[in-house]
Amino acid sequence: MISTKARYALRVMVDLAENRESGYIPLKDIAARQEISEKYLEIIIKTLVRGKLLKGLRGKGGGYMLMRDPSDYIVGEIIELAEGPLSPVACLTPDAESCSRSAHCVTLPLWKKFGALIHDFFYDITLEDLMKGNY
Amino acid sequence: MISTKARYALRVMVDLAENRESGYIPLKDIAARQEISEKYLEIIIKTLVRGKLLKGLRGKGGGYMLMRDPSDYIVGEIIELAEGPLSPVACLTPDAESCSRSAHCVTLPLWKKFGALIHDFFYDITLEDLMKGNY
DNA sequence: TCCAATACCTACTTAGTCAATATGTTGATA
DNA sequence: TATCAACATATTGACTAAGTAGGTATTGGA
Repeated sequence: MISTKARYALRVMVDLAENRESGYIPLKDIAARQEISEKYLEIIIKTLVRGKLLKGLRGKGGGYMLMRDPSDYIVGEIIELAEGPLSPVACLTPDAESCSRSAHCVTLPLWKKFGALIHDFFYDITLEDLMKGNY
Repeated sequence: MISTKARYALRVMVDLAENRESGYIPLKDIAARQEISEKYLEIIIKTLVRGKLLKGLRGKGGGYMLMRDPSDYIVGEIIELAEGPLSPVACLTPDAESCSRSAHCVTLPLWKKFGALIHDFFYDITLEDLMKGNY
């Protein structure tokens, strides 16, 4: 299940894309528009800044701004940055410990196909697509 | 993320399907073959019995048995019984409280499409398909 | 030069869930 | 009547999601 972190992150990115003509946007404004607690939003935005998706500027007149064109952000990349890998099961996370049953596990191929489906879905949509509903 | 409950449930169903010529299969046997704790497996199997996917027989010579042909079980049905609705986000669970933003939420259509994708994937595969890798 | 706006930082809380265990009770069979 | 096995209820420990609290550093403007 996609958590609030990823969902809010996506909404923040769309919000900044929509207001990208207005220069730096303070967190307070985003929080108000998106009806998200400022303090919680700080946590989410922090990871977006550290992941180089956003640029932050301190002080008066500061705020946040996209670093690229909306068409250059992949939705899957935003989600995974905000809440970790999109793996559908624990056995398929990047740091999963190897399972002795994997060689003959009847269900593993199912999870692999499902994982591929999820990945392909989110990695084929850009932030611009999301804004315009092109998907 | 699909939890152990659903993953184990699927493995149990496949196990019973593969051994369906042997009459009632004791939980202990399934647990041993699948390397799952007996006590934990009890919890999972209990929901499968209550959901009428399995039939349990008590006493000596007892155990569990499928109630239908493997081709009559839908994988999605098993997963949802074991661990709840397959909704990708909280806003789309059956008992979600209505959200005031839903009418103009930019991301909601994305989650809806994703939810449909997940549903279609798992509801198009039967237990028999899973056993034979037909998917 | 100081104030207010703003990002940035560390820690904490609270409720809930996941995975599993413990300890029984009921029912069937030989 | 002993044994096997399902069925039932309660509890645990670790972890995470979601959110809060309080403080520090940086910037622009009056």
